[in-house]
Amino acid sequence: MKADPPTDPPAARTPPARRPRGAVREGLIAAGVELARAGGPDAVVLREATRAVGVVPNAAYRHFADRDALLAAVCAAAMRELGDRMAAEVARVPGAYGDAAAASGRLGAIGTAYLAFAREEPGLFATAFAVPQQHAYAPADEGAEADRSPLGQLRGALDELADAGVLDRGRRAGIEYPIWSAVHGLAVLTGQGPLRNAPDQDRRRIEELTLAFIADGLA
Amino acid sequence: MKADPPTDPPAARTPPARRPRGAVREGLIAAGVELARAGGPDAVVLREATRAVGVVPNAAYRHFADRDALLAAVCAAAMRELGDRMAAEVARVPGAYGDAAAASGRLGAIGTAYLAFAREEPGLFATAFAVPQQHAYAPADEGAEADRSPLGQLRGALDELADAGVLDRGRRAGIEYPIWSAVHGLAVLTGQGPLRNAPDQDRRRIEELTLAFIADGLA
DNA sequence: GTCGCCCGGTGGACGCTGTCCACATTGCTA
DNA sequence: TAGCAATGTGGACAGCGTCCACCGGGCGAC
Repeated sequence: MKADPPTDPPAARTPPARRPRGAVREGLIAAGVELARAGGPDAVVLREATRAVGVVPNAAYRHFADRDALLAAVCAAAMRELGDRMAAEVARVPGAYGDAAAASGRLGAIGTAYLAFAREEPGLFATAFAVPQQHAYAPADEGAEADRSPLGQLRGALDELADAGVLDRGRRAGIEYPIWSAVHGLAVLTGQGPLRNAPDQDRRRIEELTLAFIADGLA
Repeated sequence: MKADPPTDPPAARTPPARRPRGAVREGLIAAGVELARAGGPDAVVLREATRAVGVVPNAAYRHFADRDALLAAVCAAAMRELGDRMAAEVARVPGAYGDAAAASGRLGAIGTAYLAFAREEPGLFATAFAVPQQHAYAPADEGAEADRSPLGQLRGALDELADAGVLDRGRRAGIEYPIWSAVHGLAVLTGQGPLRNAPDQDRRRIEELTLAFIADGLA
């Protein structure tokens, strides 16, 4: 039907600029992370990410099943960044493993880093916990030795606290969940929730109250 | 230019079916609530709400500045529903004001109702706390006598607990925030967060641990 | 009682999004 | 070296939020 004009060379299409293997995938995730940083999970727009990478929208579908799959990867990256921040803060606390003061300091560092991340990177924080219902990344390596996940690090700090004798062994079991809940709830309520517009002074006081409440629960 | 065919009566447009005053606005909010119930804040789609009301999409702009304004109204309604559920559950606890056991029971009812709402209405729960950055509804009537907001009710229960002598007066100030944080964090983590896929048994145990942790902090 | 305004509806359009299909080209592999 | 999978392109579609122009009817001012 459609007679190709012979004057049109078949290679008229733009030559696809070949990139090193996996570069587009990594680039899409990186671009998505920046979008999430600026505007939370809803700002992770597939077409915008492909634009940042310099590729046509459909190219994304060679690397992700759909937008939610990309978002899941971005969420995982955000969660990793949170874990890294916490690990870095914990590493700054001096003192040998098992020293009571150091152990307490490390637990505090974990909570502080968590809250600082939520405050300084609200978009990434929200994204880290906004994993789409499908595509949930596997928490398979939970038993891994060096667990850099927030929960893993919290568990490590509590184990040390128990080893140091600060935390009663009988109270250790499962206590990471109330603590995590309290810190996470605090971060959410003051970050994106109803308390988000509270003046800084009030927010700080609420933070102190909550951390003191947790410390009380460990004594 | 365009010669109007004289056979076309000028009243060819469909006669706008007039509705009672404010009906469309209320209908849009109600439709939005149902959408939110089924799919969370992202599911509150303006066009879909107008469809449910039986009106053209643009009609929504006579009642709301934009989609976010509609969403804000839906969020407020969701928050009200949460408050109503809590109040209903609290009202079921027998015992006069100031009775120690009754006061403890009422605080427990508040927490339980909060968690039950998050579990049974995940969409509405998420929506209640997803108020868009602009259009934040005014928390102006905070000092109102009958404060049915979740925080207001929590404060009431804690005041009663203090009046009943169960809670040290010295520890009363600001303790609503750690408690709210813990319960809210628990609801979020087990509802939409990383703990959402935990088996029911584990979830229940985590819930018990957290509530016990809070109870400990009051003793 | 009539006029005029504005409230609240309609129709149509635009740009943006996610997603699907068909096709082209490259580079590894058999 | 032939072929095939991987990975890019172009074009299209429906649905979304939003803007503009129009318009009819109810209500208050005169």
